[in-house]
Order: sequence, then C-alpha cells, then structure tokens
Amino acid sequence: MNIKQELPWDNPRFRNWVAVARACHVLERTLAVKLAPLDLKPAQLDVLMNLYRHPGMSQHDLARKLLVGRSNITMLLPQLEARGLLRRGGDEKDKRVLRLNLTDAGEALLMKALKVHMALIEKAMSQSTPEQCDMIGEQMRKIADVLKEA
Amino acid sequence: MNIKQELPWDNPRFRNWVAVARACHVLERTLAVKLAPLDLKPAQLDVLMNLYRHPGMSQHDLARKLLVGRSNITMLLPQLEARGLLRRGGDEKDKRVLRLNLTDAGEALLMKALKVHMALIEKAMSQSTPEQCDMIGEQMRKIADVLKEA
DNA sequence: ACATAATAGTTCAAACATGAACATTAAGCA
DNA sequence: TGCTTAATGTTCATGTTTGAACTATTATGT
Repeated sequence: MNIKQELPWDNPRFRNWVAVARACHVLERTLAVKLAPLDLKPAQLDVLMNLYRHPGMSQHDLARKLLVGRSNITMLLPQLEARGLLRRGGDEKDKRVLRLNLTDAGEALLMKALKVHMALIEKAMSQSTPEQCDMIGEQMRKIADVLKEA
Repeated sequence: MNIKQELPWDNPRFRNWVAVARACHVLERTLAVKLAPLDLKPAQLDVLMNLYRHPGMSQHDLARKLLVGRSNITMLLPQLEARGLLRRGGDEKDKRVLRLNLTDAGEALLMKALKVHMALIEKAMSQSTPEQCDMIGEQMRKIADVLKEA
C-alpha cells in the first residue's frame, strides 16, 4: 500500500484550507505595511476597533475578543494610552476591572486606519461575487464555532 | 450626512473577511495545542511540510514559501537540525546556498504531525460541501495573487 | 579582468507574544 | 461573619519574529 495516496496534499479540504491560511497571512502582512504611516500595528488596530464597537469593555473581555492572553493586553494598552488614543478608568462597582474607552483622538485615528483596512479588504474580496462572499463568511463563522468547542 | 452609514461593519465584505481572519486565528491556536505533544510548533510544521514537498530547497526559497524573513529561517532551522529532523548541506555549484532535506526521523515526525493537522482541518472543513470547499480555496488563491501584486 | 551589483545566509538588538506566578478584589458558602 | 474559591489585571522570564547591518559568494557590465 502506497502511503502517498493518503497524503494531505491530495485532499481538497487540506489544500483549500492552506489557501485560506496563505490569504490571511498575505493580507495581514500587507495591512501592516499600509498601516505603518499611521504608526499603527494590526494588533493595535484590532484593539481600537473593538473599543469602538464595545465602549467600556474590560481588558479581560478585550482579550477574549482578540483571542489573546490577558497579559498581552496589559502590554499593549499602555502604548496606546500614552498616545492619548484611549482611557482606562476604574469601575466603581468592581474595583478589579478597568473600563476601556476610546478618546476623540483614538476615534479619529481609527477612522483613518479603517479606510486603509477597508480598501485592502475591498481589493481582496472584489474577486468574489456577493453570494460567494457571504457564503465564505458563513462557512468561516461555522468553523470558528466548531473549533472553539474543541 | 451620517458617517456611521459608511462604517466597515455595515459592509458584507468587511464582516465576512473578519470571519475568515478569526477562523484562521482559532485554527492556528488549536493546532498549536494539538501539536504540543509532538514538541512541534506550527511554524516548525510548516518547515517540515515544505521540505517534504520540495526536497533540496534553499533557505531563501523556504523563507519565501513561508512568507517570512530569511533571518527567521536562520533562527528556526538549528533547533530542527539539532533534533535530527533535517540536514543542511552546501551546494557545490553555489557555495552561498544551503540545500535542505528532511531526515528519516524528520519525515516520520512529519507524518505524525500531518495526522493531527489533517484531523483538525477535516473537522473545520466538514462544515462545507465539497463544492463550497473548492470555491473557498479558489477565491483564497485569487486573493493571495491579487495582494502579492500590491 | 576588474569593479560594481546582487544574492545567500548570519548576527544582533528590539519588538512582540506567551504562560505561569502573583496581588488585589469579589463571590460563594459554611 | 469568616473561609475558600474565582476573577481581574500585572509582572516577569522565556521564546519568537522582525529588519537592518554584516560576511561571503556569484553575476553583471565595461
């Protein structure tokens, strides 16, 4: 029996997922380059985006949204706070948590960064019809759900 | 005029791409956990996979395949070489390049790791029909191509 | 042939992410 | 109440990734 017949590269699911991973990687790297003029890293943009959508969230919530450890957030925020892009305020009910909010400057920078991000994604996804695009998003959400239960 | 109407979150392409990025992130993290018993990181698995498919490739070629800097490869390989998973041999025609090849032990470990990787991808992609799966792969390859020209 | 360019790989310092151990505060329960 | 457990955020040591400068080798052009 020939072991090569069972190699992953012969499996469409494998090859197609590799393509997904590559596309993600390329887009992430490209985004990093395009964000450089704003002195912003992709990870920092993720923070700003989440704070915009969920004002007052805690660092713990933010870490879970970003799929990173809490200590990562602790290391990430002081830079952004020092630049005046966000505020960390204590919660009165629970003295453990810090409530996070964008400042006006943070929101302004976010809007500029979103233009860059959006342009990149438009360029990438313009390859697909709206139906294909929605289908891709739907499948990917299923994948994330299925794996989080693992 | 209401600026919120132009927010990326209202744009299907944006929301769907975010789902792609999240799925990638989750799968990568899960893979790292599942590979831990083999004492292998996802980045190391990528190296082994590429050496298996392209025996004798140079470090430069490998770096380009992995979308990573050359110095990263330099830092990555000695660990794998010390574990006897691969060999680095000088090229006779060009004394600058090092030809990379898997050892038998490297190939054996790769096969074990591929089982883990494959199982994870099967689980993720089993959400989609074969047609959907192929379509996703096709779109993603287009995206990678389009962005590499940028 | 010779000078100049480009290429392959390495080194190094800085940035970044990670997980375990820790302090503080809150919640559950006897 | 008082004791135990859990949750939030920080610190720190470790390992990883990156890009710029460097060495050695090859290619190119005159």
